[in-house]
Amino acid sequence: MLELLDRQRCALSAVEIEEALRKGGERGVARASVYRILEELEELRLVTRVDVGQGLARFEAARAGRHHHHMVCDRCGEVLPFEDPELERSIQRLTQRVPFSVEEHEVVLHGECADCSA
Amino acid sequence: MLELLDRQRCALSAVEIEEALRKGGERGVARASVYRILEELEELRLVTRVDVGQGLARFEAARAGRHHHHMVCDRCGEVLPFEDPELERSIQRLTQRVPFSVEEHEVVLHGECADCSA
DNA sequence: CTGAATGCAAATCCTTTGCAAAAGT
DNA sequence: ACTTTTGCAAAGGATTTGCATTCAG
Repeated sequence: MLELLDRQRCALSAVEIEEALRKGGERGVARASVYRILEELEELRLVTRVDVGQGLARFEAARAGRHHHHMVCDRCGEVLPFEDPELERSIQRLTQRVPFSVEEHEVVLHGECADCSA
Repeated sequence: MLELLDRQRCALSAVEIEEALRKGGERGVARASVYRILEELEELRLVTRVDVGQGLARFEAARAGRHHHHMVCDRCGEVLPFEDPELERSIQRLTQRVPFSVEEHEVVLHGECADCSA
């Protein structure tokens, strides 16, 4: 499963993971197991859960350095990753100014992808 | 309902809205109606839906100028708003650089609130 | 009287859980 | 044989939908 997630360009939902495993591997995996394994991997900090507001959770491998955020097309549902150092710096400064111990942050852009707005 | 949301310091969930209406007003409102009305208000751009990753949607009045984001305490579930002009500028610049027509953006900080991390 | 708004209950969708069967050691 | 992992089905929680009823004009 880690291999699968590592190969992805962007976060997958539980269902997408299940389907990918069913196709790829010789042996399928039940939905419940997918969730159970994801839960463990999350605790081990090997997988990150991202919620871009589609009413379902998505998961991606927690790659050490690289850190990205997501753009969601509210028309077709596509989710695309992007990076932005300046944004990261702003957030970094922000987290020190705030009265919380911030452990994670997530930025989601909503709008229309190139295809849909064409 | 708009009045109710306008009075809030931060986004409410559908259930919270239902409860507030049941208490405050003389006449309660069914859950289904809450969702139906919220949907309309959202289309009219009077209400904004925010998803901070708790598995439920939250809603807030779309106040013209003021625009804020959210900090979620993953321990107690509290959601608090914050503003940051620098962050907004970064996002503004970012949205022009990206191959999408961005209509909304949302920043969520996850961590522990002052009470919980104490 | 007619069309829109509302409540209620049933249906959906995602996720979690209980438990017995299957695998691993 | 004993522990752990898995699948399946049922349970849960949020949201949506169908439909009969109530409201308003």
